[in-house]
Amino acid sequence: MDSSCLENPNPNPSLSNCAAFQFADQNQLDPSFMYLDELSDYLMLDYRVDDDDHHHQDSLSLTMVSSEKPHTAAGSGATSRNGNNNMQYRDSAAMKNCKKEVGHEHRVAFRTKSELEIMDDGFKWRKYGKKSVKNNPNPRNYYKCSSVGCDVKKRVERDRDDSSYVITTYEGVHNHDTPNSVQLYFNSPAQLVDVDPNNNIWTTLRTSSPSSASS
DNA sequence: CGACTTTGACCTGCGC
DNA sequence: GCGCAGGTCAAAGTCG
Repeated sequence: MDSSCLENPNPNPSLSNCAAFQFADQNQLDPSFMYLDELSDYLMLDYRVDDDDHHHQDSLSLTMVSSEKPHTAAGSGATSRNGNNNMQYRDSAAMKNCKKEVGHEHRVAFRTKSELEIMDDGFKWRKYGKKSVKNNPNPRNYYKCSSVGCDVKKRVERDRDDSSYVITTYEGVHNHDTPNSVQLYFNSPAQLVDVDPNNNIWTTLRTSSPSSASS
């Protein structure tokens, strides 16, 4: 990812201490991010913010999940972190839905630590459903892009085991302009990590600091 | 009054 | 075939 991504133009104060995720059409994707997107049927992005006496120690991890082995791959990335298999369950459901609908649609999931469930990603969303899911006391919310003719959907739910984390799943690609380009913006040091789909090995793709964030 | 949220009902797929 | 779980619909309610 280009270091120019590492500043946060998103004015949403709710994201001032973490990250702003902004999507637009694929043509505006940062090359490295496009690479990851092309590789994956299902992406799990884990962004953490540890604010300790104003010393931000942020990290971002991105795991790729192959649709061929959704349970194995999906379970390993999150399981190692939480010590359980809740991700396995979630990805299983996601893959089921993916196969049902179009078979190979863009799907990206973010796991963010935030008190707010709704993040300003540059698009306007309309809530169309809320559902309690099995093994999760927290309900799952369903959103559609409010733009006419755009069929992008978004699911938002809190992590079953750690409600301080919010899992946001985007489904589809916006077919309209957005105020901001498709990039991940950070206002603090971030780390993008990729996962080997075969070996489930997390490898660092880039580590950047705000001082290097210039266009 | 229009846009948005809420929420119960309904539909569909999957496992047994 | 049946039951369960997830996803969506749509009417009613809420808010600016």
